Amino acid sequence: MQRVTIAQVAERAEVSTATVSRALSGARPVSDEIQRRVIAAARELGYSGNSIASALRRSRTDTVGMVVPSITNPFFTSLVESVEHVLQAEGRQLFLCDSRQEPEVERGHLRSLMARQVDGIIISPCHGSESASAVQGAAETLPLVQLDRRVAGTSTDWVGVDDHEGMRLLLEHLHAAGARSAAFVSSAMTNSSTELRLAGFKLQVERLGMTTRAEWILLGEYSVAWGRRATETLLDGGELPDAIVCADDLIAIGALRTCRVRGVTVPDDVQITGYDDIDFAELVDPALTTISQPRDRIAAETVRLLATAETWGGTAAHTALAPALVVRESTEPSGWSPPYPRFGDGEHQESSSRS
Amino acid sequence: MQRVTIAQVAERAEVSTATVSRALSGARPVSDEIQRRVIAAARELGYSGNSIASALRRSRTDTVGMVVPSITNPFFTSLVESVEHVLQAEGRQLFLCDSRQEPEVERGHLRSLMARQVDGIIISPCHGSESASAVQGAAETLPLVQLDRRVAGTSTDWVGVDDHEGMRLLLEHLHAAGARSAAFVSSAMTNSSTELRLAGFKLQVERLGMTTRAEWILLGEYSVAWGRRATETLLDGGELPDAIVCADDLIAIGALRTCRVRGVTVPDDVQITGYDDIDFAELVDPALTTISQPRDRIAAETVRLLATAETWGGTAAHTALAPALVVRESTEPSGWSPPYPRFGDGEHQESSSRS
DNA sequence: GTGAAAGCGCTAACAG
DNA sequence: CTGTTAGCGCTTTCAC
Repeated sequence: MQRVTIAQVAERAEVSTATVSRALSGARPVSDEIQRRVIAAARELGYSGNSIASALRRSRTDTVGMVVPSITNPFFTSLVESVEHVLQAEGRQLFLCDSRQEPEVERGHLRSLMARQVDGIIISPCHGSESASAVQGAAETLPLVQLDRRVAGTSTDWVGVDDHEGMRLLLEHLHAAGARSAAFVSSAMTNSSTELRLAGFKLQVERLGMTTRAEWILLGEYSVAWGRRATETLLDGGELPDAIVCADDLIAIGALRTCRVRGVTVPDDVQITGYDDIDFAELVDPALTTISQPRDRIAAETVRLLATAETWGGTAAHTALAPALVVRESTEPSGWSPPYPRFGDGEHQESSSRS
Repeated sequence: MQRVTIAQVAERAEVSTATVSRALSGARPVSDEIQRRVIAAARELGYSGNSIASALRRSRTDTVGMVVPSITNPFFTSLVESVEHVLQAEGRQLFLCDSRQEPEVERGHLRSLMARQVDGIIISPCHGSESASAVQGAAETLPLVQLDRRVAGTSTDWVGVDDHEGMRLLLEHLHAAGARSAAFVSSAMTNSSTELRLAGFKLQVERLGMTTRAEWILLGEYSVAWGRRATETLLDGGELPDAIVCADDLIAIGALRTCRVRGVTVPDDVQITGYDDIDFAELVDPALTTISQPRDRIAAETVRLLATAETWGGTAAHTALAPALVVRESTEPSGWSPPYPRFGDGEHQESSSRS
């Protein structure tokens, strides 16, 4: 098994270990002749390197750790995919961890990533407050950027989407499509996305002169199952709102499902919107109107920020990218036609400050 | 930012570094008094360990690498989730890599995992033949088990589902539901799942006296988009089969979508089946009849095999678990009633041999 | 039960 | 350009 070391290659090529290291890593120029001998010796012996030893010596792993709340949530997997793609282009690897929505598990992952000497950490914290100390602690030791969600009151970098803007797009669209009352189904208020989306919802409802009710604000979790249950509650509750605004696509898909089972027609009886624009959003029936996040852009920005933090450190940046409205079949009741053009372009850099 | 080492802890606790190591890892007993001092010193200094150094010394990382063809395929993410769960119970970590269906990327990941000295590798190879050499090479150096898919002609451990049995369940069900002809939509024949499922399909079609045609066997990729396109081809091709058997749920969901767009009723005009039973299978309309794979069981078996390989080495085992039929709305045309009970229990250990 | 010392495999000085 | 030397931070004999 895994035996052959640089020393054996050196012996076979009749050079020093240092030369082998240089020839193989290309850190410094080596004569053609020796280069050839080393390469040959390495392949003959099946040398494959030991990045553990290399990492110890260089105190660099070329690896970044990423922690997401749930690996089965399509939104996060596509984010992971984008991040990994960007990283791969720079020859770095991603160490992926799933916190399964549990702050304790998340804390463990963070600890382990630090012990593994990753060069930086990208995290979407699972909890708005309980994740705070671990995230803050990690950020004090190495470059860390929060993605999508963020914990309250930390001074680390963050990249995500402008949730207020997202809610504005959604509610203006619904309002224009005739909705005058709306319910909001989300996860329990344990993270920033949830809080910002709810705040945005309330603000826009008020601004547009729409109505909502306390019983129409349902907080559970980001899952299809919760979307189903919440919608059942809504349907059982008597009067139905004109629209059900869901805090993510999974919830919205559950809502759609319940409506179909109960014989409620979408969008004619009730309009439904999602958030994230996961792949399945356009595959359900009716296809889901939702907010699209610029995932590749978010990923690129995140990695860039990580690199910045490596050299600069200390100065935190919050980057909010503009979301886009994607109109499909779950809104705009039949007979309706758009009164004015769509929104959803541009971008704004939120701030760049140190606390 | 500067990492605190065991030496600093030792100094502060006024003991040797060896003692600190022992106290912290619990490798050997240490007096209560010293134990306390070390723990205190460690936490006061914010010591967090360096598993790189530890790994180098112990030549053990307590990490296993996992390579999947696509992290956005829900089937694989749920498999990953199961595996990670099992591993976590033993205090080991998972290093996840996405080969993006590219043998070259896969090869790179394998190399990198070996260089990282992972204790073992779990892989679902992306290609039936092109993945072979890299997989074989890795397997010669460290414990490796293939999951779900496997490359042709290797002698490594494998855990998956009995695809022949899966096809038998599916086709007997369709036959009993009145289907006498069937099409098969799958990915291009570049991996074992595909091959086995296609072989199983043909065998059962023949055994049950059903018909198929060369133009009804459509090979593309495991994706919703391909399912859509293939089904369009089918619909444009004149006579329609009684059933469309899809090699995975994504393809089936695409097929469903095309049928709806084209006004073809499922299951009355054509029955459709999937494979894998991903979460979304029951959320589409009509809900998908499919084959369920015992994911937790597969994961547990895989990890067990990995541990076995660590100590034994050399003897390969192929473990095929029994799949189960899940009947939903996309089969059994209206007015139909089940003539006999369902199948899908039990399990069989395929073999245990060395090549 | 504890300490001293010898490396794990590699790379970064520092000569030559 | 190439070799020699000195560790990276930790675990583990081997003594006491």
